[in-house]
Amino acid sequence: MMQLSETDKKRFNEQLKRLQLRPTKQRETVYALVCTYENHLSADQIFALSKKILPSISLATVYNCLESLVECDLVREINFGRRPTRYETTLREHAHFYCNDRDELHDIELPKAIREQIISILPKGFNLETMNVKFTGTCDCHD
Amino acid sequence: MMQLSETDKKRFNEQLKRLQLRPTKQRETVYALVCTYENHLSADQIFALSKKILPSISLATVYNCLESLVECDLVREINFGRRPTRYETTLREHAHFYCNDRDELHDIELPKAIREQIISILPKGFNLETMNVKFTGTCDCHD
DNA sequence: TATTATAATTAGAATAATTCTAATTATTGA
DNA sequence: TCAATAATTAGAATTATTCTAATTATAATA
Repeated sequence: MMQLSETDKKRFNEQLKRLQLRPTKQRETVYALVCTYENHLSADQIFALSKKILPSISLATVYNCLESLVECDLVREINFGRRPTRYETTLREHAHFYCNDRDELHDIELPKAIREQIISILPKGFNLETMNVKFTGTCDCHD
Repeated sequence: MMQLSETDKKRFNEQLKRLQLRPTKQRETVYALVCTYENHLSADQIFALSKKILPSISLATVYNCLESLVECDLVREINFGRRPTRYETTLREHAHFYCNDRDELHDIELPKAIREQIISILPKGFNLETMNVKFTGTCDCHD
């Protein structure tokens, strides 16, 4: 069984309860995988990993779990072009760099001041829900 | 027949020639539609509109044309989540706001200074190709 | 201008990620 | 413990896009 840290587990229970969603073992496992693998897993990858822990889990359930985790703000979706959606915890705010060569996502720190500057360009009448900064290119990382 | 302005037509011919792509009437029509309709058309919408001009055009051709127009840097793809890809000319640089309520894209002016600040957050080893600022939310526009 | 080589278009089939459906199982509150 | 409700499951369906193979158009050359 995947292990959530104490604080993550607390967050998990609280956020689900807030929307009256049930803390099932499937949701907990999916959330634990998203927290554990920092490299932005796709639904497919989460499905493969979760089957090792809950052999009877289905892909639809993985999608359902991710949907409810997104709904209660534990998890965030990241899309680049039409590549499969990737998932990450909502704990840290940052920009993303997508490496075309290696089909990999990298977190890029986004200073709060710059973030606020960006948001300030929105004219009146636009009610912000999310803001994203995305880069694409190639990178020299070989981790 | 859709009409491209003199300058757009020039750009069209030059950019295609640069990559040794042929200036077919399908490509010209698709490009003219992307230039004319400033509201970020999808491939489907472009297909519907182009059929009025070239009744025998196929959806595959629209996709092919868009692909070559993107390749030669006349057209840019815009994706929000997993909604169908939208297309715009590469003439103007700006951020995008996606209105959840109305499934519509709005251009948001992005001052050059802020753009440069954003790009400056990229650490060494990341070779930039594209940078995008995307907002989602709702808006009061009723145009 | 006629010919040839190459590139583009076309219709329809295929693909891939995701969502839907309906039946079964688990969870919660009384 | 029981009933009500929510979540899970397998598999079918959907949707945007890409692929395939045949046909047609374009451009370079004789």
